[in-house]
Amino acid sequence: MNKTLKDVARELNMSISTISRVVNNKDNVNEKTRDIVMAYLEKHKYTPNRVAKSLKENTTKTIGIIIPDICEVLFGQIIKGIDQIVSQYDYSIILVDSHEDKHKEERCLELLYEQRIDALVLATVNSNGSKVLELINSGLAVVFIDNLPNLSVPYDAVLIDNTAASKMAINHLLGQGHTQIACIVGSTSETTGGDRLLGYRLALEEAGISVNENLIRVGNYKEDTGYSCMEELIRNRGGQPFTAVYVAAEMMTFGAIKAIGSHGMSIPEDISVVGFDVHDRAGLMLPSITTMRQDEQQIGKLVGELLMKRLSEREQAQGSPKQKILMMPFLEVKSSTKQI
Amino acid sequence: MNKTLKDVARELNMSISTISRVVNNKDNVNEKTRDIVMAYLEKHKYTPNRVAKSLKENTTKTIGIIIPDICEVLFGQIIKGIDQIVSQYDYSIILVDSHEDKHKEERCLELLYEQRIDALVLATVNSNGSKVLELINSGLAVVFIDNLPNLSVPYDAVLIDNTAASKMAINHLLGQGHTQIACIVGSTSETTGGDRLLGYRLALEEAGISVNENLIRVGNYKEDTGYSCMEELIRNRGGQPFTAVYVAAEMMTFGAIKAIGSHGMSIPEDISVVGFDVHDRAGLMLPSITTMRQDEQQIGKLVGELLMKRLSEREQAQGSPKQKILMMPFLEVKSSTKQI
DNA sequence: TTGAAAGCGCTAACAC
DNA sequence: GTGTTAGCGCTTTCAA
Repeated sequence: MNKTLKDVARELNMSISTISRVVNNKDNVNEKTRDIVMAYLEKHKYTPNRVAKSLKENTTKTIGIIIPDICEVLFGQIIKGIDQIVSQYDYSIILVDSHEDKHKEERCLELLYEQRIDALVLATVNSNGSKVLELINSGLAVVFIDNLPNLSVPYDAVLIDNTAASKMAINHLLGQGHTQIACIVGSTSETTGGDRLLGYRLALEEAGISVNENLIRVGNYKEDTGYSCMEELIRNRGGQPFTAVYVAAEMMTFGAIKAIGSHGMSIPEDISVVGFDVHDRAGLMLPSITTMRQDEQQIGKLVGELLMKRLSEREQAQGSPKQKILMMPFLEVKSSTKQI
Repeated sequence: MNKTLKDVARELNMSISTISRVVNNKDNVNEKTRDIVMAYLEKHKYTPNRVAKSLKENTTKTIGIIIPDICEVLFGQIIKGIDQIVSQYDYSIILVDSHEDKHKEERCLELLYEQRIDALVLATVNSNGSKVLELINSGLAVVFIDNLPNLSVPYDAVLIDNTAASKMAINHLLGQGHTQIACIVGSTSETTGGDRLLGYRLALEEAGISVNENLIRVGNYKEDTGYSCMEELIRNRGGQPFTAVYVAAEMMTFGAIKAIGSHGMSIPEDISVVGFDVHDRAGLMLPSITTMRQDEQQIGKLVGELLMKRLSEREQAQGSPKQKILMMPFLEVKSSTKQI
């Protein structure tokens, strides 16, 4: 069992405050006393109790992070970036995986609030959640990532410009001579779906090409819907021809590619493919996939810095205005797209 | 700001204990009283303060997890498995990424202990750490995963049988007629390196083939050492010929494959390759890689269950004996190995 | 069925 | 420089 300040004080015949002063490196302590206490603390391996300190100081030095799936490399990298910043300030990360489930997300929000986290990073799967609004209103520092909620109050967020991302992807295909371009996106009620679809439309319109609604399919970010959406597109190809497809999420990209292969077509000869967030860790994918990417570690770092800023502003009556940081995504040109 | 029991008690003209009883669903409360209090709690969105409760009860309902790299799918899956179990019991996970750094691991151990975590899951990169021994001795429930430490006391662990894994891999190659088999492993001071190397040796010896030390290379789990080890093997191939290589870690497998390709050789025609923990999420790798695998989610679940068991045993003077759970890994045969 | 009070381990204002 | 004390929000024993 660990010793407490009280124990040490009693055993050393000093007062609790003296011990506390030494532990916290305050300067108003006699050198002799400090040495004696220090020696004792080392010898008996005293470790301060952060829980008691948290209760007293009303701050836990913890940051909650809720993400839909910890196995996605995207989120792993973002967390790594956040950790790099906040661990310098001795903040710890309480991580929760919502399994893409709105209800679990809601319960986790509750649980994290009970734990009195100092700040929250949320990749929400519940764009219309009310719980998170309560938390923001109660003064908790919240930063959204990846996907934006529908909220009536201003909030902080760090993410890529999804509309711009789609424009870049489509412009690449247009530049290669493609004009009939199909599109598969995730749920359009989430900004990661809606904004990416919007960018697709805008890019075509700006090029003077009218959008063919029959070439648009909506999935749910998972691989199997990428597969089924692609199959539908292929089946209708007689009436609704296309030479390229833009798949706006990693796992759906994989599904679409499999569908193309299983229908005996090849990439990019028969269909050019632009993916999203595709990570080819081994560099062994064949064909290698042209894809939109984001700098996840950088996003994580910006989130970490924003959090630290918000937490340092806490004493002030009014913090600086909320900000939405939009990062530019980038296009990785590989061999899954070709000039037509 | 959140209300406290005291606030509620005052505003309702009751005692703190009564409110506490209602909050905690104790039964010795008058129905009328309960209704009044409940209504008030709901209306004012009272949320209990877990920090105060933790201090009082000397248990935080948190589990610390330290892993070397959160971006490895292996660890992501294990965490997911742990979370699935412990979240049912309202435990939260405090996650730390040690970046494969012994010193960061040590500091995190300290920090987690200050936070008074109830239990710890550790994929250590510091087989001879003394800090963790202190923690075990102080009564903290610790479960090791992936890699085992050198400790003089019994401890809990869940991991695969690394020696058996290597035997399975080598036996597969032997069965295909290979007799000259090279081997690349991670640091042999860690069990994930040492035991895998041991299995390699044993499998060959059991087959009556003497081990050629020149065909063994030791890397550090990272991709670049996989590459450089493979290059050395290829360079010496004139004097030390081999027809197959066993690479006992995922990222090193990728590195080795790249080295083989950049030397103008092909898999499996020139060299057969068996990897370890290779995850081909897209199913697009070419060649597809024959690899040893482990059931990560299952490991995570067993860890979670073991933790819950240890925590429930805490009141007892003497818990049940420590256990090392060895899971069987399995071989995934793909197209990177062929009959000779 | 309800209330009063002690105490978990710590910080900090105040007194000496 | 050092000690005393109140109190952070909660649980729980004991008394009423």
